[in-house]
Amino acid sequence: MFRGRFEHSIDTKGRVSVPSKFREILSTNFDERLIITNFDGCLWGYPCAEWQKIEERVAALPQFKPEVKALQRVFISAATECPLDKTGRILLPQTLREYAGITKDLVFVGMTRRIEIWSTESWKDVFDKSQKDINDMTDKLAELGL
Amino acid sequence: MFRGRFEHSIDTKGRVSVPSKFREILSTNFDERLIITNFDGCLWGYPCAEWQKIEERVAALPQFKPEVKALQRVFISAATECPLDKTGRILLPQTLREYAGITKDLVFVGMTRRIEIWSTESWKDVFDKSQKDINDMTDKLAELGL
DNA sequence: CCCAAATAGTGGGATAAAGTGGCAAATAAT
DNA sequence: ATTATTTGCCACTTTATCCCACTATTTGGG
Repeated sequence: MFRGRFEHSIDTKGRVSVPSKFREILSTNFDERLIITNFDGCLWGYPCAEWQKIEERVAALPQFKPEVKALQRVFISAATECPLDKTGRILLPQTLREYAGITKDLVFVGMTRRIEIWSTESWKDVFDKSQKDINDMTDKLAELGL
Repeated sequence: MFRGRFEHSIDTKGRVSVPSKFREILSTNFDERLIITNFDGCLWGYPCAEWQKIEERVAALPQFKPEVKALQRVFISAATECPLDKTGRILLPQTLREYAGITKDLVFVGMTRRIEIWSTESWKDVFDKSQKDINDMTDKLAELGL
């Protein structure tokens, strides 16, 4: 599954290499496509097959509930299929780049069943904040059995 | 299980020998791979099989909970598979070295089911601090049954 | 107790792979 | 038909991986 953090940079056309470790996982377990969407100030990427499951689960929810509509408008609607080219790169659409504040340097973050893509600056902030959060939330984590 | 402390040093390429005592444990009980991640200003190393259990437990938690995301982003995402080469060395990825402030000298610390890797400087500080903490927290330790 | 052999840890060089930037062809738009 | 944008391809640079050599410490035997 997706592990590790990798700092890459996009070129002037908005293309970026997917880390080879991630590509390997895609080619052996899935196909050469990533679904990219936006959330939490960064981009979330899924193998195509995994994304379809999520999409279906959300589609099965009551369509008039505010929280369902909100999730669909933010999380589901942005999903973009990004095929890998021969050199292992994907093209990040401009809207997604803007959302995540990605101009040059970015970080690929392995999140087991999915990946996150952050601008390097945002990543630093989130990382520091998350680290503090974990130390503040040891009780909650203990409740989850950790 | 993992016991003892060992001072080693990394070379210019970021490679470091795993203490032979640790290697022995890996080869008899597990395989020749370590999963290295980051926490508390140092690196945490697990046998591959042990790590997978942790990873799966966290992956099974609700992915939109803030405390789960924080844990994933800091602790889970950094996990890197580091296979041992023929001479018993691992390559520490640059991101992890930077996190732990490791430039040359480091300490392998046996933590029974896992290992820790500290830069020698940080280790000194943490060791002293931990010694104080133990004395300040005797009540809490008693609560835990010690 | 000393010497030889084996093992552990460190360093360097050659080869391979990954990531990045730029060019050119192809497609789409005006 | 010309311009602009996208897509695929190639080449360069950096990083990782493999292989071999050297030193220091440990282990075992005489």
